[in-house]
Amino acid sequence: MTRDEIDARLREFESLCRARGLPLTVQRRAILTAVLERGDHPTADQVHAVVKKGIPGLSRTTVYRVLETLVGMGLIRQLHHPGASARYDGKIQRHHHLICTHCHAVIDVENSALDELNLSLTKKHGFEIHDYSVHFMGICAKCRQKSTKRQRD
Amino acid sequence: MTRDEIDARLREFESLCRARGLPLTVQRRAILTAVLERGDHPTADQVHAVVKKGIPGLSRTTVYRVLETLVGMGLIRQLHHPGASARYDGKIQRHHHLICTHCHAVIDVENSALDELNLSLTKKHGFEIHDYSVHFMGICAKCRQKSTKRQRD
DNA sequence: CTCCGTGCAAAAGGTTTGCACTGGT
DNA sequence: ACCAGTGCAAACCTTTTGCACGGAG
Repeated sequence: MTRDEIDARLREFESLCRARGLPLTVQRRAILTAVLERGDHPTADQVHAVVKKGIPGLSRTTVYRVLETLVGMGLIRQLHHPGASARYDGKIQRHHHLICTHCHAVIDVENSALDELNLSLTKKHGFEIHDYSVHFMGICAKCRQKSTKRQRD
Repeated sequence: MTRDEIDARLREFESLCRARGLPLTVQRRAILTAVLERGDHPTADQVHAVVKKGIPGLSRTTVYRVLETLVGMGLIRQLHHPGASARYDGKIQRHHHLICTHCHAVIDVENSALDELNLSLTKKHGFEIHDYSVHFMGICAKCRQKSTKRQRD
């Protein structure tokens, strides 16, 4: 994510705060910036570790609370898959994920062919669909190398 | 899932156990049966509650361990979405999920149009894809009714 | 000045682990 | 008989909550 995109998102965040009368704290701005700056999908704890460098007193609690707030504002997304703790994703436009079932890495996939699935087909359930994403489960390149070396049983 | 299908899966389970020299315990059979019998996606705790009726001494620990074993054998799947605990899915053929962001319900979607996504498009990542599924996020019918009544703010 | 946000500590789940015992093969 | 599975209790890790203080609007 470029500096400009991050700045744009920060401004969006500021106006959202003002619109809702929410205080614009250092912590909130730093935590949002941290998530946006990372191309990967950090856990709350990873965010905490990064932001703590700039704000030494920062507590884990605050990170959890701010991340929740940001998710509520629609500025970031929360992900969760088996065997790992929750992760946060600053990319909010439609995209998809490769999920390594070995190391739990999450890799973004952008593919316009996957972005136009026919949603009407699922309407019969009375479900109101806000968004969707495709999860690809498998083994990432790194783990593949390791396992061929080791000759997994 | 019909009785016959469940029986077939149980037999598959038995031969897998024999092939690997794993003991075929009452608990394992009961836990697998319980997951297969439910059309929904029970949590470990829900499985425990159900199976405990037949095996009063059953411990939660065993449920967790057996579910993990069954996932490892490829007989069931584990799911995990934000805000909820892990859930288990006896349906292993390709299918998709509607996930209610309000009540965390998970509803199966079977739709052949979604079952033939072009996987080659993601190969550039060096990722070995074993399977995929589409996650639709939104609000289920029940929660929609509730929120219109309540006029959510 | 008034609230909401923050930090700390403690609680609350959900899940995993160590150990002795039981049960399947 | 042997080895893996089970049950219990305690540990663990992530996430949430209660409360007093401090900073943003």
